[in-house]
Amino acid sequence: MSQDDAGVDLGTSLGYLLKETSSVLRAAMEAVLRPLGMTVTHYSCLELLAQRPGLSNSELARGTFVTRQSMNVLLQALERDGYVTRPAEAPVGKALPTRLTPRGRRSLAKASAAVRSVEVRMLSGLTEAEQSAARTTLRSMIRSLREPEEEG
Amino acid sequence: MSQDDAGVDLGTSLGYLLKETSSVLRAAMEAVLRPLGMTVTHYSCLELLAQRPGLSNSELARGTFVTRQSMNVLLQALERDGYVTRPAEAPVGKALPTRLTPRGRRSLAKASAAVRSVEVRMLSGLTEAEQSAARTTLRSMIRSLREPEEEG
DNA sequence: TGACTCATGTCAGCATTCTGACATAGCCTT
DNA sequence: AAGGCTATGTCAGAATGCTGACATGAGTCA
Repeated sequence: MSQDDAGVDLGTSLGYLLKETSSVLRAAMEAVLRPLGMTVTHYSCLELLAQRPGLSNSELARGTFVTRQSMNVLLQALERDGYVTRPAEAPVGKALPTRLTPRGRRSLAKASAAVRSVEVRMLSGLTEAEQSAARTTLRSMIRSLREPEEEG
Repeated sequence: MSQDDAGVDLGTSLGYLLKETSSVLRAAMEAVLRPLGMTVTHYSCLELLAQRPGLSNSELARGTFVTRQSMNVLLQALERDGYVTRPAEAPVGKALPTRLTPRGRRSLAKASAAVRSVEVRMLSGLTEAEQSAARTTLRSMIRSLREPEEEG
């Protein structure tokens, strides 16, 4: 009675469904990472560094969707515990390239396998075509949300 | 070199893409709700109450993906500011049915229109069929993640 | 009837993240 | 060469959400 007026029907809203999926996925990841003593942001940071070594604090923050201040706190802890290393001085500019240590790599290996199992479970009922379509759809949503009015 | 070993390729991972989409959507919602003096959880609570009046604290918490403790804090603020009302005593059990006040309804109307515009923008590049397929896919993911092993 | 289990509301303390602010390094324009 | 602009790293304080804990009410089962 109000969906066409001003309300947002939560039962069919893709935004709501997106939030729900993200919430359930996060809970599932936390469940498998907890036994390894790792949080989701913790893991995301290591995974990002494995694939793109030398990322700076700010770049890691953008890649894990937190502020650079939060990432800074995390990186200091990871460095203190020997999972990553950063040079004392920046080779260029102010950005400090971060790299995994052997210990960080070992820790990531276990976490990555656990997270992969969660993703496999999440996709278990979907065909390759459906997964590919989902990727295209999500990328379209991101693109539309990032552009205020026009689209190029 | 490691995607098939233990790594999760963030460039194609649906989980990562899901998190990114959710993050961008949340930022867009915050941007339009901030001028109205409302947070996303604040809005979600009111929207939920508009569609399903009489929800309890715990039910609202589940519907907005926060703990019942967090929702309790929010509800106390909303009640104090006159957006919702709760009976002093529970009609049955301990659950207190919450309802929007006229003021809450007015406040929601503006917020709902703003959020709807964000969702419209998000879906602007998608056909109805693509949106429907996305809903089906997301629901499948949620279902798979919630069931430990079997699926019925 | 009484014990057990479960869900709820609520309080207190803790953890994590964010906002605000500042100094510095590189780039671009003049 | 100098000024302005942007990005970065970092510190401090505030806000938000979560975990732990407790008491209460309802349903279940012996």
